[in-house]
Amino acid sequence: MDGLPERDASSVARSGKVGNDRKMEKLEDSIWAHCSSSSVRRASRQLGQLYDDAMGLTDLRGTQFSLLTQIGYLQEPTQKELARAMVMDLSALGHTLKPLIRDDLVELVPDENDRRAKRVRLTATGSAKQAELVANWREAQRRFDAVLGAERSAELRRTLSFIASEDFAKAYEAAGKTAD
Amino acid sequence: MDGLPERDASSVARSGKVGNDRKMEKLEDSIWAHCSSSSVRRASRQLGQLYDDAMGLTDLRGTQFSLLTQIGYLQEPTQKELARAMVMDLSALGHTLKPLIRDDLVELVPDENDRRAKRVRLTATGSAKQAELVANWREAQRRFDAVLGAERSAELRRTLSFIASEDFAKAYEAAGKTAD
DNA sequence: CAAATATAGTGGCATATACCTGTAAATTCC
DNA sequence: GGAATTTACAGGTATATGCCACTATATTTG
Repeated sequence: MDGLPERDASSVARSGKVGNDRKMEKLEDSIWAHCSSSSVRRASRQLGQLYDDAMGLTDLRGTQFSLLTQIGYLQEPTQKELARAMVMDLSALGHTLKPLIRDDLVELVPDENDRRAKRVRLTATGSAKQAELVANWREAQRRFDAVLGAERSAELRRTLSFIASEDFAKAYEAAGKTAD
Repeated sequence: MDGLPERDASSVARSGKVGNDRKMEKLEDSIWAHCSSSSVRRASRQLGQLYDDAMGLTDLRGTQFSLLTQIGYLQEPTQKELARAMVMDLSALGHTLKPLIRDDLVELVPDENDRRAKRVRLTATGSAKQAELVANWREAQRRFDAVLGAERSAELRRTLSFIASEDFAKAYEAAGKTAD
């Protein structure tokens, strides 16, 4: 589950160990050059750091800002709905909401029709904080588009959106059954 | 830092709250449809779950498998080199290696020339475990390519590879200075 | 050569994430 | 209508990740 990041070439050459294991090198070329999951994860780590830095976040993480935004957009979603939108495990979402609730940015309110469910709402403080950071995000995103280019950026988003969709998950699961 | 995942449309429609805040909806359309960082993160969460499931991992996480693979490929990298290849914070890497070291899949050995540095090595157990899971990964990746298509899959990897690169990070930082 | 600066790693702290278990509530089935 | 099944959430556990502070070591500077 690993590719051949270009930056590794210098490390390999520097360590002078290339000749030691030709078999491993060959496997890497044919197998690991193609692992999409770890590719996406590496990009995610990179962007997470760059965006946080560019947005100048001090008391919030980029992921928390993303959560606040989605909550505002979905207009008091249930935790289940929110987790689904964030492509997150429900339990993980619950944990992740804790500091936001603690800091009075978010509050949970009972659903009117289903006693099992709780709805997630931005507090006034939460709304203000979210609005405050919009310009920061704009700047971070501007840089991304500047480097990657508008067209490539849009194409990437389309592909990622599809990957994050339930349709993709369904098709992926189905692809497993077909090969059985 | 959030886009408009297609799956949200049904939630919005169902909640019957679309009309309540036209201003927010408009902002979302023009701003949040474009956030690349959270797009990548959502895809990462999705693939993380799908790959782990498809690989049938029980005692290892996909991320750990990825680490083992990279260690094997880099041939006793220093922790610093490994962190760089994984696009991870060095401290985070140290933490993440802990369970692998604890379970005798990985060991740290002093560098011969620099007393500050430690090299990361696969143990025999670690190598065996890594080799054991190659077929599982192959299956997981096959499904991905089947759903997304080989061409689109390759294009995505190229883009993600660039994003995860140091060149991208440099250009991103430079884009911030230009606008100042 | 010694001081200043940079680097590699360690541990702490806090958020991020997912699987698991259990409970209460809602829905489905007979 | 009652039993069986499914659903939403809470809490626990463990890995994942990044910033921070600090120490030891290496490199650079004057």
